[in-house]
Amino acid sequence: MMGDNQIDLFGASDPAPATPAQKKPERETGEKKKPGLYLLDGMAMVYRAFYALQQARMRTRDGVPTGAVFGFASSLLRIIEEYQPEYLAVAFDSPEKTFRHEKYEAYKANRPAPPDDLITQLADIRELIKAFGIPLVIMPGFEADDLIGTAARKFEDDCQVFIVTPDKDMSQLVHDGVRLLKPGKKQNEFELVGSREVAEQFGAPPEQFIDLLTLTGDTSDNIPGAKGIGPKTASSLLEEYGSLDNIYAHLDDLKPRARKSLEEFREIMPLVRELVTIRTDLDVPLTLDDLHSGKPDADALFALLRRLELKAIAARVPAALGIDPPAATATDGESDPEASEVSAEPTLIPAGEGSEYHLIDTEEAFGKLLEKLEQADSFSVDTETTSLDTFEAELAGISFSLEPGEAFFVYFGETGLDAKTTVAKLKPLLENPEIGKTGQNLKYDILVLKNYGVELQPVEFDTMLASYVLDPESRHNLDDMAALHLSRQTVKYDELVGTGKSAIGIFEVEPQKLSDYACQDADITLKLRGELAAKLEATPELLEVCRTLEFPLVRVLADMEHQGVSIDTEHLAKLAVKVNEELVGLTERIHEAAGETFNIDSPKQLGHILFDVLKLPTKKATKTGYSTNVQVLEELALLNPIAAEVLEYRSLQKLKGTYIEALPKLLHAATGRLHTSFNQSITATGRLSSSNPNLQNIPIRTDLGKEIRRAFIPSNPENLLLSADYSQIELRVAAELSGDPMLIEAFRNHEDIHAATARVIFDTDEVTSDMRRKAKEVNFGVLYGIQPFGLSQRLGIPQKEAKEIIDTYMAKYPGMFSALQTTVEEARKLGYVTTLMGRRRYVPDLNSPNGNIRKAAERVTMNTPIQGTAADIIKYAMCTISRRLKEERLNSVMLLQVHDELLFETPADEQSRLTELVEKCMVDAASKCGVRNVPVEVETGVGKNWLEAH
DNA sequence: TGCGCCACCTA
DNA sequence: GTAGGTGGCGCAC
Repeated sequence: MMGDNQIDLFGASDPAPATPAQKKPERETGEKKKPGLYLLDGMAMVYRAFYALQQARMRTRDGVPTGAVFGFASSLLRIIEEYQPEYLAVAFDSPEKTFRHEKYEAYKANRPAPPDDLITQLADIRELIKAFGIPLVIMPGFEADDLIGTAARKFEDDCQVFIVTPDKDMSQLVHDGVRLLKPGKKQNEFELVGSREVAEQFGAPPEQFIDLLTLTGDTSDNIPGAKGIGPKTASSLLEEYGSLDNIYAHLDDLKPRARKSLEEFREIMPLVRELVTIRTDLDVPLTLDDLHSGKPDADALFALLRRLELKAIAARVPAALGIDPPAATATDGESDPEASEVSAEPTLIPAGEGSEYHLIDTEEAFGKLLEKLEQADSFSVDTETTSLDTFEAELAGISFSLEPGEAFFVYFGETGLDAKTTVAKLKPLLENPEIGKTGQNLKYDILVLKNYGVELQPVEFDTMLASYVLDPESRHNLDDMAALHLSRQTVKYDELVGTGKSAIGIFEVEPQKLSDYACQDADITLKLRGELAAKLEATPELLEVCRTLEFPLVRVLADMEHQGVSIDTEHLAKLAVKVNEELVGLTERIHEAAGETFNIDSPKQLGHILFDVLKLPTKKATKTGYSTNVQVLEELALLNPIAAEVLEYRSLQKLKGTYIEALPKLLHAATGRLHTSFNQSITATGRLSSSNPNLQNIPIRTDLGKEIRRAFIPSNPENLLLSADYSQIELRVAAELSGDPMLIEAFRNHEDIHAATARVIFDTDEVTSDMRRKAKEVNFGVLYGIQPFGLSQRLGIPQKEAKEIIDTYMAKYPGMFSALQTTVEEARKLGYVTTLMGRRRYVPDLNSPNGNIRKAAERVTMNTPIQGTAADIIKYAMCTISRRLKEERLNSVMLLQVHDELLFETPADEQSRLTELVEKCMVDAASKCGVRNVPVEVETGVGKNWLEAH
C-alpha cells in the first residue's frame, strides 16, 4: 500500500513552513495559548471515510471509486478550516509486520483484506496528502498508533495535541495536553474527547484504559481478553481495585466466576497488555518541524481533484489552503452540468431551470391541454392537495408533464377552475388503459382521485418504486432522487408553505408559485423516469420485478387501503373494562409489594424498585440502566412474585394501549373503518410494511390477543372473513434455494418439518417434544442466518453445544450448508444478494473490518433471499388474485396482507369460489416466482371474525 | 415538540 | 440470529 520503505519520515516536498514558524511557546507562559498539533490516524480515517460513503457509491464517470478519497479529503479540510492547525501530520502503519505480530502470531489475523474499491483509492489518498503539503509519517515495524502515541507524548508539553481518529483504543493516550477528535455521526463533525468523556463512555479514566482493554481484549485485532468479562464487569472491577495488578492481588475477594476466568487469563495477561498498549516511547528522530505542513502543490492538487471529479472538495480548497486553482484548470461550474451525478456534493441546478411551466387557470387553456393529453400515450401526473390524509384530501390542482422540460398545472383555487367539473372532464383520460401514467408514489394520487370518482390507471411507472427496486435501502423521495440522479435542487414543500405554526394552507399559496412547484414535481418525475428506466433496463430482472410485481401492486394496495377493515367497537369496549379492572388490581399489588407507589411503565423507576429497593439480583445492563425485559423478569419471578405481576401488567398494558384503546380512535370518520397504509418502499427485503395503524402486528399468541383478533369483522354483517396463509413458506423457500434433497423430500411427503429435522439432527425415531422444540429453533435459525451465538441464546445452552447442533445440521443437510455458504461468498464478490426473481439488496458490510458488523451482514445475506422470495411470491399472488376477482366479477375484496397471510371479506355465497381461486393463485404464484421443486401449501379458513377465520 | 431508548406486538 | 411499527418515558430544545 504505502509503498515507500525509507527508514525515516518522508513528508512535504518543502519542509520550510508556509508561514513563519511559530516560536515554541515559552515555558513559563502557561497562559499563552500553545500551538495545536493535529495527528491523523491515517488508515483508520480512510476506512471510516470508505464505509461512511459506501452507500453513496461515489465514482467518476469512468467508474473509478472515489468515496474514500472524498471523505478523507473532506475531513482533512474540515480540520484545517475549523482549527487552522499550526502542526498537522498523517500517520500510517508500515506495510511490514510489526513487533506485535512477532509477539503474537494471530495479531489481526481475522482482518479481511481491504476491499478492492478501497485499495484502489489508497494511492490517490496518499497523493492528496502530499499535494496538501502535509507530512506523512510511516516507520517500518511500527503502527500508526505507536507513532502517534510517541509524538503525542513527546510534544504534549509544547502543544495542545489532538489525535484525529475513530478508534476507541486511542483513548489510552488521552492526557492533560492530549485529546481525541472523533468523527461524529454526521459527516464532518468531530467530537472532542478528553479525560472526562473517556471516563463517561467507558466507565474508566484514560489511565485505566489499558487495563480495561487488556481485560476485555480487542476482537478487531484478534486479541483475546479474560473470558466472560465484558466492558461492564471490567470497568466495575477497575473502579473497585484501581488497576489490573491490584485486581490480581485481590483475586480471592472476587466472585468465583470472575476469579476462575482471571486465573485462566493470568498466563497471557502480560502479553495481551503489551499488545494493546500503544507505545509512547519509540526512539524516532521526530521533531516538531517534521510535523509542520509545507506549501501545498496547487497544480498537483487541482489536477488530482479534477481527475477524480471531486468538485465539492476543489471548491473548498482555495479558502482553506489559501491557494487558487491554476487558471487553465479552473474548476468548472456551469460548463458541464451533466457530469456531476457521481460527485458527492454536485453543484445542483434549480429543478425548474431550463423548463417551461404553465399555470392552467382558464377554460380555454385547459381545453388545449386536454387535447394534448388525449393524444399522448404516456405522461406524468402529480396531485396537490390540502391534506396528507387521502380521505380528507381535497385537490388543489393536478400537474402533468408529457415530455421532459415542460409541465402544466391545472389549478383549482379561487382564481382557477372548478375541481369537480374539471376532474370529470379529465376522468376518461385518467382512466384510459391505453395512456400510461407515471408518478412518484402513485398510490397516493390514486387514493385522492378515488374521492373524485376517478380510478387512475394504468400505473406504467412509479419513480419511488423504481428507486426502491434499484436499491431498497437508498432514499426514494423526490427531492433526494432529483439531487442524486438529476443533479437538480428541488423546491421543497416546506419552502412553499412554511413550517410549524406559521405554515399556510395550500390555497393561500400564490397560484403562480404553487404552479411552479407542482410543475416542477411532474417535470422532475418524468425526467427521473428516464434515468431510472435506463438503470432498470441495464438489469432486466429488476425491470421485471417492477413490471410484474411492484407496479401492478400499487392499484391492489390502493384498493385495500381504500376498502379498510371494520372492527367491533363494542367488543373492544367490553375488553377495555375487563383489562382496566385487572390492571388496577395488578397495580395495587405491585405497589404494595414494592412498599411504595411508582410508575410501572417506566423501566427506570421499575429498575430502581427491583434492584435498589428490593435488592433483587441484576441480570443484564442496558445503555441507560439495568434491563427489566421479559427474560430478566422471568428469571426474577422465581425469586419474587412481583416480577410475574409486572410481566402480567406489561402484557395487559401493551395490548390495551396499542390496540384495545388505540384502534377505535383510529376509525375513520367518513367510513367507520380502519384504513392502514401499506408501505411499498420501506423494507430492505421486499416485504410490505403497514402503519397508521400497523395491522400486521395484531396480537394472536395470548388469550387477550385472540380476543383482539375477534374484534376484526366483516363490514357487512352478512359477509364472512376468509383468511388464507402459506404454510411454512420461508422454510419451503429455503429448501428450494438449497436444493437439498432430504429437505425437499420431507416437504413432498407432507411431513411435520420440525419433527423431521429433529429426527435427523438427533438421529432418532423417538422424537420428544423437547427435541422438536429445539429443531424448530434450528429451523428458524437457518432462516435468520444461523450462528452459534444466536442459537445458544434462543435455546439457553452454551455456545459450544449450539455450535455442535449447527454442525450436525449442516452435515446432514449439505445442500443447505453449501447454499448458505455460496450465497455469502457470491454476495461478498458482487456486493448484493438476490431473491429468486432477482430482487436485490446491497450488503456492503460483508467486507467490514469490524467482525460484528461483518457477521451481522452475513446473517442478512443468508436471510434476505428467503424472506425476499417469500415476499415476492405473495406480492405476485396478490396481483393475480386481484385481477381474477375482477374477471370473475366476484364481490369479495382483499382487506389485509400479513406477510404470509391474506385476509378477504366475502359474501357467504361466494365463499367456496373465493377459497378455490385464492388457493390456486397463491400456489401458482410460488412456481411463477421460481419455487418449483418444493410443494407449497395454503391453509384457508372462514369465520365471522378474524380469529375464527384464522 | 422532537428524539433516543426500552420494551413488546407481528411474520 | 431476519424483517417491521408503536407506545411510554425521560431528556434536550
